[in-house]
Amino acid sequence: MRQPLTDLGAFIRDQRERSAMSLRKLAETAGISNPYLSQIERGLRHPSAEILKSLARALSISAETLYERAGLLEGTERPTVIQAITGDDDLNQAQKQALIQIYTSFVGATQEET
Amino acid sequence: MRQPLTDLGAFIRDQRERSAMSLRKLAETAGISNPYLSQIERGLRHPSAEILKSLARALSISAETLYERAGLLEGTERPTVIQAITGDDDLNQAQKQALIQIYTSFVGATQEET
DNA sequence: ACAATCTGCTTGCAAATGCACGCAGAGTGT
DNA sequence: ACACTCTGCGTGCATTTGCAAGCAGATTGT
Repeated sequence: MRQPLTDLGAFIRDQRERSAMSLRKLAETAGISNPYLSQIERGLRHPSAEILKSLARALSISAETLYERAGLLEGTERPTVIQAITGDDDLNQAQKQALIQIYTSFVGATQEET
Repeated sequence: MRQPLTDLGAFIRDQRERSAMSLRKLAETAGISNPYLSQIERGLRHPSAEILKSLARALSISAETLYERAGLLEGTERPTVIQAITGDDDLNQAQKQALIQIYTSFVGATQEET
C-alpha cells in the first residue's frame, strides 16, 4: 500500500516549468527516459530515491526537499538563505547586504510558506 | 548499472547487532520480510528509500544517515549558503546559479564538482 | 534421543520500476 | 499544402523489488 504521493508529481512539474524546461529536456538532464518522467509528474509511478536524486540535481533543488515531498524524510529545518548568509563568516557586512538584497529581489519580499 | 552499495548492508547489519536484535526481529519491527532483510544486509538487493526509512526507524537512527550511506544524499559538507540556495524552492535555476556565482566570487571559494 | 525453537539463507513468483519505440497534436518555416 | 521539429503521452517488455514458503544448522529443554 503506497501512499498516494499526494503532489510530488505536481511539485516536480511545477519546478520544471519554473525553470522553463521541457519534459524531455529535464528527462535528458536527469538521465531518465521521458515517458517515465511523464508518468512521475502525473503521479502514476513511484520513483526510486536514485531517480529523485537525479531529478533534484537537474532541477537544482536539494534532494532533501524532494524526499520530504515524497514522504521519505521528516521535515527537517533547513537554514533559510538569509540565515545562511548572515551566519557566514567569510562574508563581510556589505557583501551580506548585497546578497540578501539580490535574494529578496528574486523571491519578492514575502516568503511565507507551508 | 547500480553502484555496489559499498557497505550499506554491512552498516545495517552492524547497527542491528549493536542493538542485539535478530535479523527476524528487525525485519518484523521494520515491517519487511526477513529474507529480504537478509539480502539487503549482504548487499544483494538495492532497497528503496521507503524500506530504508522503515529500517532507520526500527534501528532508531536518522533516515539521513542511511540515505547518505546509500549514496542518496550528499554529506552536509557543502557551505551552508550554497546549500540553502540550492534548496530554496522559490528560486529558479538561473537565479540560483546567479546567486551562487556572486557568493563564490565574494568568498573566492573553491567550486567543488559532483 | 527427540522435539521445539531459534538463527540466517535459498528459492520461485507477483508486482513494480524504468525504458525503447511509437503516436498524435501544436507550432514554425518553405 | 507539405515537411520538419518539438511538445507530452500510450504500450509492451526486460529487469528489479519485495515476499511467502521452505531448508539446514545451532541451541535449549525434556
